[in-house]
Amino acid sequence: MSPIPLRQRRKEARPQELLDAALALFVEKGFVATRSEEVAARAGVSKGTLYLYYPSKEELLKAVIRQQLSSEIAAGALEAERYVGPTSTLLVDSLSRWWQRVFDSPASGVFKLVVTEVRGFPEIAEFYVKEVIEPGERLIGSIVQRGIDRGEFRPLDVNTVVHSLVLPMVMLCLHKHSLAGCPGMQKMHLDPHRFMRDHIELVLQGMEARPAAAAPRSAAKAKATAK
Amino acid sequence: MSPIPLRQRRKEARPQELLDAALALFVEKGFVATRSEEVAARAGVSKGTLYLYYPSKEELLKAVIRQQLSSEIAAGALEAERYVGPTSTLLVDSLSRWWQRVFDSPASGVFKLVVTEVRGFPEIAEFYVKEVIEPGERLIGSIVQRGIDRGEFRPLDVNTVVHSLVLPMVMLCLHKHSLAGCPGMQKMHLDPHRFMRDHIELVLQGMEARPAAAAPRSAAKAKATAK
Amino acid sequence: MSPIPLRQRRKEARPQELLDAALALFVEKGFVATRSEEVAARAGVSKGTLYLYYPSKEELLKAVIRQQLSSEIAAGALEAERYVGPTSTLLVDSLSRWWQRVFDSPASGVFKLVVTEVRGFPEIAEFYVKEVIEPGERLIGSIVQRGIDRGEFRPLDVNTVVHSLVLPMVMLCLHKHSLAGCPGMQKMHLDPHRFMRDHIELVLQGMEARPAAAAPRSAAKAKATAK
Amino acid sequence: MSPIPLRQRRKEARPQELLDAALALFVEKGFVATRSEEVAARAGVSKGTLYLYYPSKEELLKAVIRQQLSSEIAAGALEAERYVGPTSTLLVDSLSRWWQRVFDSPASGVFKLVVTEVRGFPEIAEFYVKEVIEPGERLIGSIVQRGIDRGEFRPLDVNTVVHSLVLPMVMLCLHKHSLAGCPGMQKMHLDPHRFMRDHIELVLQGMEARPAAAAPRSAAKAKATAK
DNA sequence: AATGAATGAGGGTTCATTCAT
DNA sequence: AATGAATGAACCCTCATTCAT
Repeated sequence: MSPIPLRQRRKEARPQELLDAALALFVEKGFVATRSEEVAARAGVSKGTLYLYYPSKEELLKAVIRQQLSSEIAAGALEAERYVGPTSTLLVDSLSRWWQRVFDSPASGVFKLVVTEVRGFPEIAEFYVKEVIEPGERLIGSIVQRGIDRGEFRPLDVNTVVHSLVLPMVMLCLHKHSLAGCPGMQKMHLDPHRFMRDHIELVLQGMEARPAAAAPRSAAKAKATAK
Repeated sequence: MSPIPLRQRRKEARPQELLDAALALFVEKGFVATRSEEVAARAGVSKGTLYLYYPSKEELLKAVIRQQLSSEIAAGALEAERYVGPTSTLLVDSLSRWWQRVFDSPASGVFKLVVTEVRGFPEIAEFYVKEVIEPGERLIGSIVQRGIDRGEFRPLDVNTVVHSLVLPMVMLCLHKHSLAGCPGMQKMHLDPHRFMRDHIELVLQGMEARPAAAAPRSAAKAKATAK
Repeated sequence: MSPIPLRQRRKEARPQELLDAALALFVEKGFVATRSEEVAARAGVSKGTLYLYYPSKEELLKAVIRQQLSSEIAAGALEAERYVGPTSTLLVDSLSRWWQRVFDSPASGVFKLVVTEVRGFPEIAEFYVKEVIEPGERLIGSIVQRGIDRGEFRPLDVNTVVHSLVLPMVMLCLHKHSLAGCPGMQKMHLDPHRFMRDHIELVLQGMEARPAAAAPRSAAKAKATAK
Repeated sequence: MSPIPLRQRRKEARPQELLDAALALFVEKGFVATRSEEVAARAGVSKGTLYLYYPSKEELLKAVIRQQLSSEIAAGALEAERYVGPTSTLLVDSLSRWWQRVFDSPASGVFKLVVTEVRGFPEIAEFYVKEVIEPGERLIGSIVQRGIDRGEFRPLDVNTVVHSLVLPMVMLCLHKHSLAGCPGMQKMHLDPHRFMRDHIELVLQGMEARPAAAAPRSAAKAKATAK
């Protein structure tokens, strides 16, 4: 029935199996603390086999990050183009969809991996900035700009808004794989999906174009300026 | 004037010098990748001396985190008490002051340390939750609650607001010690202090009690519910 | 014309191709430092095939040495028999012909191989002594003896003369595959073939039967005895 | 009594102990086949200690060769200068003294080490040529030249003579550490010291200035030229 | 017969920790 | 108290050998 021999099929599946195993372990225990043999074992192969596919542990790390970023980011080319509804909806949709895909998947671990390991791999930093941060900022930024252009949002600094929206999301991914991953910490009283909805809405409220900016805002400004 | 001999003074300063050195190195290179001899060297002592003060590298890590948490980060026991002005000002003040103290100091590194290393030390996780997260949430939460009670803020979920405010701050600390710490990444176009001001103001706007701001919000909700 | 299919011919040539590849690599990089896969690759087959012909790397080494010793080096069963001319000519001829065959061929490498690897394989040592050293010494020794018997040479210790003649030849083979094989050492100012001619002639001069040559010899002897 | 603490004394002796152990093992088993732990064990220390003194096995090898060559060669700066006796005696003396020092000492092993390992370390080749071959050739060569200049020797090619004299000596060193080092090979019927005396004398005879070069020589020449 | 994917023992090197000085 | 030489467990990686295809 199957014309492809088993050996062959395994060989093609190996790289992905190894990447999956490596991602999980690197995120859980850290790159340095993970033994290459553990990665191999989790992928169901022996130590030596790992090195048939990746020439070193470092290259494996890079491959893990590259692959996750590529697959996630490629999927981020949203259909923001010819969308016609209100921008707030577009923003909520875009962020929600991305959040759905990322948070509950192993992909959320890459953020921890990057935060944890980039200092040792400047090339990863460059790659990450080029492949994730910049496209992501451009995408969300363009939506925000659209809202401003159409008079739906106040004329805010786009860069600020993008980060106000996105940083908590990233932070939640990190949290998931650090504190929330500790034994005895399950009770964490913050449902990520609910929080994201509420957070986005809160920021959207703050962006809304309105007749008059009232007291609280000037108070904040006064304070900041007084400095 | 000083009757205490230099040797004596050095001796008493040792633990702190070791903790400082350890914090810097653990944050920069990671706990596992830092050699205990490096820590000793940076503190100006020899390998052996380190073990006179801390029985193991792990204990040193715990001491580093404990000390930083106790001293800087949790030092938010603010004078929020008998304050009488507008809540937004109180909130801006509290967060700004904490931010000033933490971001530019080595204390900002502890966040990275915790994210990076807690998985291996559940006791640190517990300690961190009790000493930092809970007091911090209580403090900011109580201020937010005060705003709601006094009708200055909309009746929002306090927990959400606290996280919307705080998570980007923590994320910025992590960023400082990961991507932003990489060579060739200095141009990162986000001034942390300016961003924090703008971010807080943006969220405050979203919290503001106002007559009508129905449209965007219901749009978002409609979408979310439609799912 | 050739009724034997290519596959068949290749198959029969395999052992020789493998031995050639192994000899070259063992001589160049040493036995331990040569990977069996390299040998296979150089012979144009895969790793697995090598093991179809030789049960282990060690056996391959032994086969390499055995084959070379049998075929080239020990092929000195010269036609020294019914020769009638002057012994010096016979000696020069015999040594020159052997030198021609050995030095410029891969066979010269076996000397390096033996020097380098015998310690680990006493059986090879025994084989080498029986197949190469003893026949070689017997052959050259018998020629020298003939010269002495016929009054052409002084009555010298045959064993000494044989080694005086032969050791530099072997040493030059070793040199070819060690120092002279290094990059940037090509300029080595010693033409092996010219040296051999001159060397043999020099020694022959020393062997020549002559009326009186007392002075230098007795000086040397005196000194050595004085010790 | 001893003001130097034991630790200190050991520390200063270590490098030499390690070099001695390494020389012996590298010569006996080859560089690659020697485990660094074996070297350490033979020097009476643990694996880790070896790396306190030499950063890698390769550097250890280089140090071994460098040290042996330096110490032996430095001692070769003979008092050939204002010597007044017959050149043959000078030559016999120089070579004999060098031979005494080298053959029976571990230094003889360096020749095997160089032959065996240079291909992998071109820098060693360069070093060896500069520090051993060239000074050695210059030294022996200058003595031979003196003999020719003073009419004691025939006008021979100095380079040839030097190699005719020296190559068998080196080859004997190699032999000592290869074939002769094999179990069951003790009967080797060649006493190195006696052979050297006889060999030098034989060559000296061939170098001697004499009225007429007789038949054998022209026979050899005729043959060689006939080619 | 031939292949090359897979294995796992083995060896170089690092580094937390100890302890004689 | 302070030092730093010494240790040896641990880990990355290689490669001879096997065996399913």
